[in-house]
Amino acid sequence: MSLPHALLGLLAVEPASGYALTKAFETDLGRYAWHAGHTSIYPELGRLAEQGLVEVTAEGPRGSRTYAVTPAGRAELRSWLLDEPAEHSRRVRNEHVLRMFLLSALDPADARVALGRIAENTAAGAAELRRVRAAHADKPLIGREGFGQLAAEYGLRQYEAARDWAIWAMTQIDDNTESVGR
Amino acid sequence: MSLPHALLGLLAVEPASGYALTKAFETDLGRYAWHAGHTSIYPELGRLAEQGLVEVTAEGPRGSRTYAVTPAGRAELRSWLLDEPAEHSRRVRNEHVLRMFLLSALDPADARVALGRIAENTAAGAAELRRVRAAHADKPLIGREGFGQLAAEYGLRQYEAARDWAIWAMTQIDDNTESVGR
DNA sequence: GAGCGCATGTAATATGTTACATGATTCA
DNA sequence: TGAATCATGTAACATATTACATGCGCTC
Repeated sequence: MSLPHALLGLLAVEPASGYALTKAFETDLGRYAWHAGHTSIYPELGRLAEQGLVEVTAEGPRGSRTYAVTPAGRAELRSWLLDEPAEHSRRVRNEHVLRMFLLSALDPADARVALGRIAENTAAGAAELRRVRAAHADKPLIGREGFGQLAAEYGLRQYEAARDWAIWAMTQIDDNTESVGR
Repeated sequence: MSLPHALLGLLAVEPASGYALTKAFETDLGRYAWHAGHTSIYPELGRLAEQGLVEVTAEGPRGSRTYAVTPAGRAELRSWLLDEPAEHSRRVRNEHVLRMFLLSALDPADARVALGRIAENTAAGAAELRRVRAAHADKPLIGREGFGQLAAEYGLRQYEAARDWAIWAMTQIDDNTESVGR
């Protein structure tokens, strides 16, 4: 369960309301790393506050509450990021990768079509992240301003690798079916 | 919810019991693409059978049931793999990527340590997949024998890209803190 | 015949998702 | 003043995890 750490991380960069955090999960963070809706976020903030990892530092209009990390919360975040990932973190759930695994269940012609689509989609994703990177090119990499920049570069490289792979896989299938056909 | 498709994909390659499917999720598939335990798998097989997407083709010792995909199941799998991914499939949950996002919440020295660890781990992962690839080098890429080979190559490339990124990110942080320090 | 692994299941709990609901504030 | 967005919440449902439970079959 990484939602509490995601919240601590966001709040460590800048205090925010549950609503603002919800918005953050709708952009890059939720798209590439971790998704959550407001119905998960609000109760989790309550639990973090109970544990003393965050606290309400301000109350604004419309009943909004601004949360900030406490020193204990910052320590928890730090040790989570610096400790070795636990065994259970290996329990991945990634629909895109699953599709790549299951490609072997298709016949070669269908697999080729699916790979072509993957190549298109990953190329489009890479292009989008190149725009994100360009828009933040002048900001520092660490801290408030740079939040997510390292991750954007990471995503870009992953997309590029995925696209290269898809093209490679298509040629592999072509070579394979050709030699079988002979 | 991709579990039904994961099961259809595995059964499309080869009929199997729930127990055997559970084992499959404990190896590469569960490690890189999608994880599930037997308490999810058995009920899901029941639902798929109700829907006519799989059927029991044999019953063996100890009450074991061998499931196989029906033509309807194969059609469902095919269209899932060939259709555009749905909007909700973007709802990723990947703890590793989350860590990379949250790196910006650390101070530069800590971020460097975390990146060094990521570089180590991804290098180890790449090495492991190179062994997997070598062990299957002589098998075809599509169908029963090749199951997961394309995915293994994909994983290898992702690991390599992640490692390159981590090393790049460390140099970026070094350059950055150096220039600030001046 | 003892122990291990096969093979399936139930039940309790935790977590996540969807739909529904409410009211405040801002801005045009 | 009407619409959009802010801001939080509840409830029902679906899904996933953990712990518990049972019995068969194979091998030594």
